[in-house]
Amino acid sequence: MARAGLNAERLTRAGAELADEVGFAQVTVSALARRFDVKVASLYSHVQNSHDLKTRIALLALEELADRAAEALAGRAGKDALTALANVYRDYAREHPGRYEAARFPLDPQTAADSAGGRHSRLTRALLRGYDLEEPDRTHAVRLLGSVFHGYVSLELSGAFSHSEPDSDESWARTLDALDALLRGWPPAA
Amino acid sequence: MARAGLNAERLTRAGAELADEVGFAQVTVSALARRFDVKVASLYSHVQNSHDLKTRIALLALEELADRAAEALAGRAGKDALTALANVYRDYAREHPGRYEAARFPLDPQTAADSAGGRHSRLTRALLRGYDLEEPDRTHAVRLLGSVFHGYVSLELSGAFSHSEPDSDESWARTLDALDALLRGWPPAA
DNA sequence: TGCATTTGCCTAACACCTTTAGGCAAATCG
DNA sequence: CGATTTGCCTAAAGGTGTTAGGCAAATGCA
Repeated sequence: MARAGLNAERLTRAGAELADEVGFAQVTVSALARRFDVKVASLYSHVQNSHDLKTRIALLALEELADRAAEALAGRAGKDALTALANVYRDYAREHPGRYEAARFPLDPQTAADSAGGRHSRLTRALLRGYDLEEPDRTHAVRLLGSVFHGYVSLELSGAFSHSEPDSDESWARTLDALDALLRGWPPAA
Repeated sequence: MARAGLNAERLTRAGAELADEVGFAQVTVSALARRFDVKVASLYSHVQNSHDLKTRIALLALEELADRAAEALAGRAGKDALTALANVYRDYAREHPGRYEAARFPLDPQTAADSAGGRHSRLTRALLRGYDLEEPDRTHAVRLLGSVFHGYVSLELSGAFSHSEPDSDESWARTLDALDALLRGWPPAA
């Protein structure tokens, strides 16, 4: 019987594609086995279990996102950098909705520490070099930016902005204007 | 054989409690049947299927949230109102993490239209009465506020802010300061 | 090249979840 | 108080997750 040539990486990539097609929650060991025309049990030589598979997809998504973010920030500063980074998240979520969901998969502390998650916060922190913020305001701003990026993208993806005027693109542009203004004139504690 | 007195509402409430205990994704018809000490098939007289059950829990969460939001905004304006509304979402998510997840369950368009979702945007819009914004900026601001509230709360809930200084409470306070400042001096389009 | 070992996928089996069909007894109504 | 409705049950089928053990293809070594 010919071998299918499975391995953890191919399974992870196929799982990511499957996630983009049918949603991360619908990524299942069975569905993946069907995709490779292989029996379900065969996958268990390559991934420990369903949770392990999902973790691998999550890690893949986090790395792809961090790679894009790093590339987007290279050579940019100020609002230019802010826009570029923000669009990395938004575009990735629209191109790869399943992977974007996967990036939100809860990781156990050790796995999270070894993931590309740290790169994300370092990159956001780097973006703030273009603005005049000292600690701890810099950290507050990192958290605020992360919240807006994630919040906007995830609400938009769920369709929250798609059935009313004005167009979501416009709100996104004005949101970035607003964040830029906010970072340039970061208010003191009330 | 004594009857258990099941009905859709009791199942929905129990499902919401179960969600808070074990996570919305783990809410299952079987688990709910165990909780009522009843056979699984019995639940199918009261809810159509698993998806229907989850939808009902989602609608319950959306209503509870809207009720709290309405109460929080009554008699408040400006930053006072902003803080009150923001804390409604944050506190609800921390008290009822499973219900908060449920509120993000994707609803079909008709169900969404009939849900308390509309109240949420109307309430946020009402909050903006305390600031000087004309359309379409008011809508952009509604979307931005929704993004920050949801984004912050969901990142915090997933533990993103819990393993670093400063304390998340402090970032939350400064985030609200920042939003208030932003709304008071909303920048023109770049 | 030929044999031993490793590796990869398979069958079998069990557990749990979802859903439908049909039955009996409790509750309700005339 | 009998007829009807209602509520929970048993039974059964199909899907997913996971483990154990087997056979054959690939690989490594003499």
